[in-house]
Amino acid sequence: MEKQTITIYDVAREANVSMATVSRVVNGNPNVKPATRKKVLEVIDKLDYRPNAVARGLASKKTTTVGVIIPDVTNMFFSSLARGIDDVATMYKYNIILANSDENSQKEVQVLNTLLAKQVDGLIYMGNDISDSIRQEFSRSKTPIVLAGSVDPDEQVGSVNIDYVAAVEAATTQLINSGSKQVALVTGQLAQPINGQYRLKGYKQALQKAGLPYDESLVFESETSYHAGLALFAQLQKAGATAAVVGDDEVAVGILDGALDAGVKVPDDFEIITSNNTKLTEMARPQLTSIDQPLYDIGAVAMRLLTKMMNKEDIDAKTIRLGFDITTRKSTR
Amino acid sequence: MEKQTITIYDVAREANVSMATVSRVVNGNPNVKPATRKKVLEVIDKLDYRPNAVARGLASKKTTTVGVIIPDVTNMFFSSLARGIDDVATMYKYNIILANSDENSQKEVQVLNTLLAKQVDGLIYMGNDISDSIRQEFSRSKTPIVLAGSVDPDEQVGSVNIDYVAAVEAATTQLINSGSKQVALVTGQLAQPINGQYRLKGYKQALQKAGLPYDESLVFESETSYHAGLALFAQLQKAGATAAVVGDDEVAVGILDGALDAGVKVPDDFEIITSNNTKLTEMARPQLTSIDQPLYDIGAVAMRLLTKMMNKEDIDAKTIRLGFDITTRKSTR
DNA sequence: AAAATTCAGTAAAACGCTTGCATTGCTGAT
DNA sequence: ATCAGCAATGCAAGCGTTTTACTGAATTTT
Repeated sequence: MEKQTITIYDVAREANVSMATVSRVVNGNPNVKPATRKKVLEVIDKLDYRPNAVARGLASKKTTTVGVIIPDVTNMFFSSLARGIDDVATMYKYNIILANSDENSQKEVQVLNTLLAKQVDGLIYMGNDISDSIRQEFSRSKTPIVLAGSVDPDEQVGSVNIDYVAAVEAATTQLINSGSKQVALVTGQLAQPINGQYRLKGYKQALQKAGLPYDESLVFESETSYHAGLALFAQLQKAGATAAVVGDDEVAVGILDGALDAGVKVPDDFEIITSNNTKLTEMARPQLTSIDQPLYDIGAVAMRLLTKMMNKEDIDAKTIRLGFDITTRKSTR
Repeated sequence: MEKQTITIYDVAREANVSMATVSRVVNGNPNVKPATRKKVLEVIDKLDYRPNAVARGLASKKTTTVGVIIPDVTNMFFSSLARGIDDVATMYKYNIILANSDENSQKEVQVLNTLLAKQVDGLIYMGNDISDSIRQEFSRSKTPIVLAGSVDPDEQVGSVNIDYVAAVEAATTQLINSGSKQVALVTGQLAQPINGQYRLKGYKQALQKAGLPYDESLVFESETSYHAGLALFAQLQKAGATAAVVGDDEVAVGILDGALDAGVKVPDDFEIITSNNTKLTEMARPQLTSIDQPLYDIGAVAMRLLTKMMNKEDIDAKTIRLGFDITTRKSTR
């Protein structure tokens, strides 16, 4: 009752050829006579032979596996990206090792290392922040890496994202134009480039172009959760905000529900534009107006870029910026 | 400018020991003199040596990797399970290869095979249905498999779930007791055991115990999507339903919004109990009453069970049934 | 018809590690 | 001293592929 795996060697013997020949037909190498190929394929089928990918990986130094570091699969924003990644990966015959990091830089480094130990051919990193420790690991490794839905100010690695500055500026402007003069910005930690350097910048630009003063008390750092948003509405109200540009859909739904629970009418008395256009925006009532990042595409394009890098093809640009829209629904006037 | 990976051999030479000894310290084998261990560790550190997991896998026939087949990461129900799986996997030093199947049995078989080719030590399968083709592959393979959040009527493989019959019965009963006499059941394809054999059974039992007749026109097969739910409400209304037990949260939110959009008051004129208690239930307004399956735990326990199987420990029971609750919110009276 | 070229296939060396078995020192008991 | 017993190490045989030479035969060129 042994494992009794059949190896390439068994196939070779049974087909009266050498293992090299079997290897060739398995790998589609053309240097095999059709008759031989046919015979080998028959034997493979008969023996139900399945090449051992681990041995293959050792010999060829390719695992056809890529590592994916994700803050939390449970967050729609990231899972949408992940879905795009996986689909393209599958298309190119790669598999994905998925690891949750909780945006904890220690976990990230740790996970990154086990991924590299597993000899992944490439890596996709998601997360709002690129801590110094992880950045250091990045530059130390020769494995191709691309960021999905995140920004690398240093452009050390590949990345796919949208123009966050422009997006937030557009959203803010739309709110200002509809008559809301007290527009708040709700985002993640300002220390993270995507929030502090990009979103905040877009927000300020919009204010400036509208000739409005920048008021720090209208900028809110929030955790990425529904409950955080729910609790935040009171503060928003206290600060006199009449509208908000929100960085995360869950938080936005929280704010919306907070408003509703407080008897504030949306969009009549309070307007909201959120940022990720996940399914949540449609599920909420009223439905949420949102910056429309092509989440699935960001993931897909990131993976596609990675395949090119793994293939050592020439890359036009390490950083790919996808377009965005604003999908107007019912949380704005 | 070669890859120039440092191998166990380099470490051995540098530390003046054999590779076997290095291997021992790397693997925490106690048969090493502390002094030697220390020296080896120093060299490892100095050379920045990182064991090649692929080679390790080939030699030891263990990859410390498990395959996870998931219908769609983007669905909260499954991503919640996945999160539980990943967390305990990490805890036990396993990594996860995640593959989306879209519940397409052809894709499932295909994915299963590449996973096995990659020599995963175990497999977790999620999905409502276990097609014959996949079941066949299951029984053919010696790799431990466990189902998470799904039911295997044949108990061929391990599985972790809740008692769906009892859960739906309880939900239906609660609805009946609150005065709703026309309770509908909205679920996935009845051809799938979890829906047809379990949920429907629970539904019928509740009716029967309440002395109500079973009316086929109150049972709805629905796709698993928000939009399907949204569209379904009209039919529900036409069929005269005054309440519904729904099998999926997205669908439930759809029905809820459908009702709201049609000006029907929930819960006054229509009650809803959904099944998965994902975050969505809290985000909806009114918040949804739900069967409370411990999603994260189901995933976690499934993975734990799998570790035991991979470890060839004795298992008390292949099938683990977790408890459930009904969390009452605002979509019921 | 000899030489050059292509084609199919073979043999065997990696790939980087684990592990069973053998070996070497020691230690304490005889 | 001698030796059993044990701890600490080394040796080398795999693990299942890919891949690099290399060989002989068949085909083409000159």
